Amino acid sequence: MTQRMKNENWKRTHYTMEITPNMDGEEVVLTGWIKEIRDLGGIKFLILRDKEGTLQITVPKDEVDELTLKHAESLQRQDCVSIRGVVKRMDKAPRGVEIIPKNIIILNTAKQPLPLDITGKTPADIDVRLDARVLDLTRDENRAVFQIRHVILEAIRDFLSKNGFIEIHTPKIIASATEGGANLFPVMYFEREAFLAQSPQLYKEQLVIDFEKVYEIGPTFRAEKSHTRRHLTEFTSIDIEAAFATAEDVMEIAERLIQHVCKMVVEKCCEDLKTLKYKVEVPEMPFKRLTYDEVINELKDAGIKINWGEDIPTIAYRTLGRLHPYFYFIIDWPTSIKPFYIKPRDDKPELSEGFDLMWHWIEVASGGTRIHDKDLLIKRLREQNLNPESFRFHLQAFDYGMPPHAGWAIGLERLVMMLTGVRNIREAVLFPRDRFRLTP
RNA sequence: GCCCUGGUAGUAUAGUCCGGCCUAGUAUAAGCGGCUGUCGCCCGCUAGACCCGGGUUCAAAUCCCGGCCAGGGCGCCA
Repeated sequence: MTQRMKNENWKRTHYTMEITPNMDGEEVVLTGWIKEIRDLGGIKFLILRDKEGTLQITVPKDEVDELTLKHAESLQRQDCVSIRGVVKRMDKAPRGVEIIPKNIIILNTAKQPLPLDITGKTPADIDVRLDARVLDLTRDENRAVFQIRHVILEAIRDFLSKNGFIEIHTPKIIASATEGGANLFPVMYFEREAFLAQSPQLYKEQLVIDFEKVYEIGPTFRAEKSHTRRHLTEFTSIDIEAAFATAEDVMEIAERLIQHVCKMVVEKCCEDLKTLKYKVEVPEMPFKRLTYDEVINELKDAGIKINWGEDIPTIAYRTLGRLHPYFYFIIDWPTSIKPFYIKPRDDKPELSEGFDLMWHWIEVASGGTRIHDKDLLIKRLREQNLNPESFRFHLQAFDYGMPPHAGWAIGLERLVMMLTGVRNIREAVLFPRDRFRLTP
């Protein structure tokens, strides 16, 4: 045996979940972390966790050698170990199988007491949990959220790719505001001031000239002082843009995508959903389409008065969410409350071809047909008190055959909330950034 | 930018309204000891806290003021 091999005698042969009762008698090496310890005196049970699951390590104290016993006795929660041992079929053990250790290598120890209870018997506050996020994520229900998030992203990429979209990445350091407004984070870019991108909007629109159908999944930054369970200052936006498409075309893509994502999560994340005690329903298509006018009338009947042309306040959305559970679109928004790039309707310019996709009372996506006529775009910029000169590079694209196009953006973390049942958006991000949190 | 609520051991809480019975209770985690089939194991023991500063009062965890920190909501948005 070479020195190198000797040093690697901790290397695993199996994951915990690969160990089955019919491997009785086989010698295996497992690596992971000590999740629980139950010492009954003459016998000690250790629960080993790895990325796949858990397995019981049973230490009958008069049957293991002195050194192994010494190591077993010193173990504490969250210690990192490699355990060589023999598989034993045992009906009384979880999953009918356990490991009798022959050798325990302590790869690293954990400082006690831990800053939060990893068993979940005494649940910690979100603030304490996020301060010790790595430890917090050792809990199955917290990791399950990110297993599902992974499947969501996989499903989105799969769906969009199969539908002819190409994944792009646009700059996150930008020279000026993409949509106006003051809610950008300034950064020093050498001797100049720059900003963190609040949206890939302008870039993705320009790129439809070259690629026709593009999508981006990437970080976006909003310097909004929101302090709610559904806002972050850094979140992941799923953006699409398609040439020769209208709002209705991209709404169909959105509902088909949502349905596909729900299906994949239901199919692939059965265990994780069980861990989270949450049920995902695959929505029926097509989703309801409510016009802005219908919405304000419904709200009027419910006792909430909204003047035509006003935006819909949160309280009204909560009421609307009760009237229309699950997914629905709101269409035909007044042009005046939509961003400058949203196309006004040809027949009624006071209405726009913008839409929002709602889930209960939460806005999940917004999008619409875009203006592809340069003069109209400049007119709309001026109407929203934006300076066309600041948009020079964007407007330039409209000189080179900008096709009619449409697109939308979905907030990934809100989608994760929907498909995991977590009630705080911070639970849907590994290391969330909000108005007050910049660490870890 | 505005509004509301809170801060008690490593964690989570009781006590705060109506100051004295708090020498601050409980659970869990931690340390020590015991227990051979646990699976939120069990039992005993030990140690551990009133966010900071000021004020009121005979007396403050409790009331008041300021600060810091945290949670939630509004507006805005995904």
